[in-house]
Order: sequence, then structure tokens, then C-alpha cells
Amino acid sequence: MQTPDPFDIWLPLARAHKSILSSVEAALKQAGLPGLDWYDLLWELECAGDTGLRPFELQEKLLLPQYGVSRLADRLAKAGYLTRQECSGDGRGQILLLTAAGAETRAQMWAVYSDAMQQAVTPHFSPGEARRLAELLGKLLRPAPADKI
Amino acid sequence: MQTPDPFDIWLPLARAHKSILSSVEAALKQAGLPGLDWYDLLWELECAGDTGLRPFELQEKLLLPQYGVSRLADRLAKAGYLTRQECSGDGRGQILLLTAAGAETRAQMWAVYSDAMQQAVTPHFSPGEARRLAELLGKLLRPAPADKI
DNA sequence: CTCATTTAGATGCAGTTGCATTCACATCAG
DNA sequence: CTGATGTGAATGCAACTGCATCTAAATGAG
Repeated sequence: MQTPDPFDIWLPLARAHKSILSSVEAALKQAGLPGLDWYDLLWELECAGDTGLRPFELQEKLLLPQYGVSRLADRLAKAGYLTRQECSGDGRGQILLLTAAGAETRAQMWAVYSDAMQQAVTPHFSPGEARRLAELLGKLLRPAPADKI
Repeated sequence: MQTPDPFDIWLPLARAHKSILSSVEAALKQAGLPGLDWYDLLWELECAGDTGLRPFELQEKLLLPQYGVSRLADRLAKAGYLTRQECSGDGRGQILLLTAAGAETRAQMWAVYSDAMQQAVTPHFSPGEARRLAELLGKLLRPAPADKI
């Protein structure tokens, strides 16, 4: 029972990622909608509701660098999809809030996004395989079991 | 037995991809080496040997847009890692060939790349799980079974 | 309180990407 | 041969990214 080659996982994972991503991005562009980076931010803001989110919180949720969030938020604000509100209690900070236009756009994007994803992923698997794959991918995200490092 | 949600696969896949990718890129940068896009191209050229490769062939292998290959090749050429040779038989084309320096760099990169990948992936799985995951990811790449579309 | 350190966020600059266009050669119909 | 169409590759421009740095406010030691 020899150690398996991590590239047997990485190579198909990377290719699958690239190919799914580009098909979804193409569908969004085709529909005249923004890209997935915008979607992810809009979605997090929608989840956060009236409380909004601080940029540094988004940074963790979206796995983006600090300046990435700063500029992404700039663009979304310029598009009217979010507002920056002063942060009571921390003069350095700000709170990002979704606007109605932002929510609207997110909803439109969702229709396209979910449909494209459905087409890109579902046909390849039986329900059992899909469940198993989701489970195994999940293991990549959790911290590794201590005894295997 | 209802249809599974493709996002149960996509979300962990995307997160795993981003997190593995950034840890590997960080390791390469840390070692003062170029990024994975350079590696991929160098590797393909190495596989191609003396025959070399046409840019449009790399385009397919690397899933890059035409201008992406054109510019990536520019940079690699400027670094001395490949040479462009006139293509006998097609006056529009060219043949890209790996140089000794390119091969050397690819080898150095491989040491770092494979080690980082090992650390990022292996600890999360038993050998059986790894095999199964590789197999399932492979299914995402092959054309979908006709009866499931 | 005062000064040093840390944290939230913005930004200038250089390098990279996406898009559309351009150029050059190839191919093919007539 | 001649012009129309197709294909391989480069490039100008605008948008985006990474990096390093910068400002302002918070925190914390003395």
C-alpha cells in the first residue's frame, strides 16, 4: 500500500477547475453580467444582511488579498452594488452594505451561474458518485488529520 | 434519489484549488523560481523534445487563449528558457524549443513543486481515498456520458 | 499623557490579462 | 493566376493583479 501520487489528484483537479470556471464565466459574460468575483462578494454581503461586512472579514471569506478586496469593493461601489458606511467604534474601518441594485444583479447572476454549473458538473456523475466526490473534496479543506503529517 | 447539487462539488473544489495553488505558488516564489504557468509550458516543451511544439499546440495542451501563449512564450524566450525557430512548411508558424537553461529551471522547479504538492494534498487522504478522488475527478474531464445530458 | 507598535484600508507602479484588431501566410474556388 | 476565406501568431489598449508602501486610527508600554 504505497503512498499515492498527489499529482493524480492535482492535475485533474486543476484542469477540471479551469474548464468549469471558464464555461461559467463565459455564460455570465454572454448574459452581459459581471464575473464570479463580483458574485462571491455580492453573495457574502447578502448573507450578512443589514449588518454588512468589514473588508477584512471578506478577505477571509473570499480568500483574497487585502488590496484585492479593497479594489473589488471599489468597482462594486462604482457600479452601485454596494455602499461603504462609516464604522462606528473603529475609525479606520468601514462597513460594506449591499444595495437593492446589488441584490438584483446577484439574483440575475444566480440564474445563469447555477444553470451553467448544472450543465458543467451534473452530467458526469451518478448521485452516489457526486456525494462521494463532494465528501472527498471536503477533506482537502479541513486541517489534515494529525497522524498523517 | 434526487439530483445532487453541483455546488456541493464546485464550492469545495474551487476552494481547494485556490488554497493548494497559493501554497504551491508561495513555495516557488519563496525559492526564487517562476510560477506554475511557466512550469507547465516548460514541461510540455520538455515532453516534446527535439520536435518542439507549435504555439497553437500549447494552446490546447495548456487550455490558454492564443494571446496567452504568445505572451507567455515571449517571457520565457526573454528569460532564455526557450527559442523560437522558423517553421519549415508553414511560413506563419514557429516552433518553440526548450533550451538547456529552461530544462535546468524546470528541474529545479519540480523539486519545489512536487514537495509542496505532497504537503498540500497527501496528508488529507488514505491511499484508497486518494485513488477514488483521482478517479472521480477524472470523470469531470471526460465528455459526459450521453445518457446523462 | 506620550511614543512605539499594530491593524484597517488605500494606492503608485510595474507586470499581466482580456478583448479586439491586425498582419502574414495558407488554402481553395473559379 | 486571382481574389475570397481561413488560420497562426502578434499587439495596442484598457482593465486587473501583485507588491510595496503609505496614511490613519487603535492599542499598549512606560
